[in-house]
Amino acid sequence: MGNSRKAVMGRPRGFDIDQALERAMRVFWARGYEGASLAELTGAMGITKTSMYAAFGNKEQLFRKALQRYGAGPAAYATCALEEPTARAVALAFLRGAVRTTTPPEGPSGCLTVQGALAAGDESQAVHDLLVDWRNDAGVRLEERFRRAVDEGDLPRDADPRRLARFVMTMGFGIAVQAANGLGPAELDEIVDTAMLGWPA
Amino acid sequence: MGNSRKAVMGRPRGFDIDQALERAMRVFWARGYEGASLAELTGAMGITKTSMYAAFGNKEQLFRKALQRYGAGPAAYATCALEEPTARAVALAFLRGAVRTTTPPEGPSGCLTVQGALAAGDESQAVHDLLVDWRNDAGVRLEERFRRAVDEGDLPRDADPRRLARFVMTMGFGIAVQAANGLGPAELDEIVDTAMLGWPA
DNA sequence: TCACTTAGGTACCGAACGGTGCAGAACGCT
DNA sequence: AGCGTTCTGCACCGTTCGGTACCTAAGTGA
Repeated sequence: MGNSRKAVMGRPRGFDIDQALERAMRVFWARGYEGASLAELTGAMGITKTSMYAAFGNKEQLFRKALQRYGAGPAAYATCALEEPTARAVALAFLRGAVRTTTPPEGPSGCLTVQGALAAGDESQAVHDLLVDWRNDAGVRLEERFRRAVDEGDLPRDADPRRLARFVMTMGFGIAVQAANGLGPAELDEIVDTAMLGWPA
Repeated sequence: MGNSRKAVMGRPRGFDIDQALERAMRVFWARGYEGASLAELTGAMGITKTSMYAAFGNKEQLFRKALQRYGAGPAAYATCALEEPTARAVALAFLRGAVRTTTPPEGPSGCLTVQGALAAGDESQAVHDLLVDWRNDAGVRLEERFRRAVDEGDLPRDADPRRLARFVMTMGFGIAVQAANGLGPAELDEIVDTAMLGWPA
């Protein structure tokens, strides 16, 4: 023991683990957690089930990794938007980002965190709960940003940060469903404009 | 032939078909189409698989009947709202109805038509498409109602009925997701109030 | 009573599900 | 070369999936 050698031992992995995860993410995105079978996942990843289990553990952990990648990639807009200078700009950037991500020129429509496991059987309860937390966290971060905006005088003093955050999140979820329904980015951007009409001065 | 006798022949059905359908609807509502297994469905319906197949055909047709019942029952608000006198009242009634239906005091949270099959495997493509049509139809009916409102001078002449209808539908979908996320009717009603702030005079 | 019709229960079907055991293949190290 | 280690491919595990064959139960009509 005590040997901290990091040299790679044994047979090297025969596939690009990052690319495989990216492809798995897209399958989960399109099919949801339960709708994505191991056969389809590994087929898209270009590896066998054995390799997948060796590299990721099991289906649920593969999903968790894919969700992590989704948050850092396609859904990064949710975090980036928080850096906008005003609350209005934050909300607008958040919703425009949601539109862009849910209607990619190629790839699945909608939002992984919404269609992943809105409703599911017993066995995927853990994944369902994970996604509930994920969505709620996004709302909390938005709420904190709006609270700061009130403190900074950027939002009127009587504005309710939690309420505004929930409103924006609701629009975001609705956009995800509309995107899955077939609406394109232009139509969704119009909806965003309509939603912003009532934004506090 | 020609015998139009309606007398019931053979062994009478041993269960209330209406009640069984109601219970199946609730299981689909909570679990989604794929997440609801025949075992859970028939268990909740209080009948065996054989009886279910004899009475409803198969799982997909059971879902179609359940969806029909959902539209006539819990989701009747979507049609009733159209009868309100003004466009604003229609939108408000629609969204309040969505809040009430997606947060029942007992029974599953969320909306059957949203969590039914947002994302799914190949085999339930037909159900997925059915729900896409269902949701789009609701939007079209709302759009027609708002178009009438413009004609009647109830909405400003430069208002875009389609855009408004899509906005309201988006809010409705978002509310369904928020309800599934655990938000209660009071919080959702606040969100509705916020959404209505930008409604055209 | 007896044929006819329909519903219910059991036991089963083939397929697909997520997940593994195992033998060999491919590497670094000595 | 030989060893330890890790990855891969095949075959297979038990379970659950939606769906059905078949026999019996329970009614009507004659």
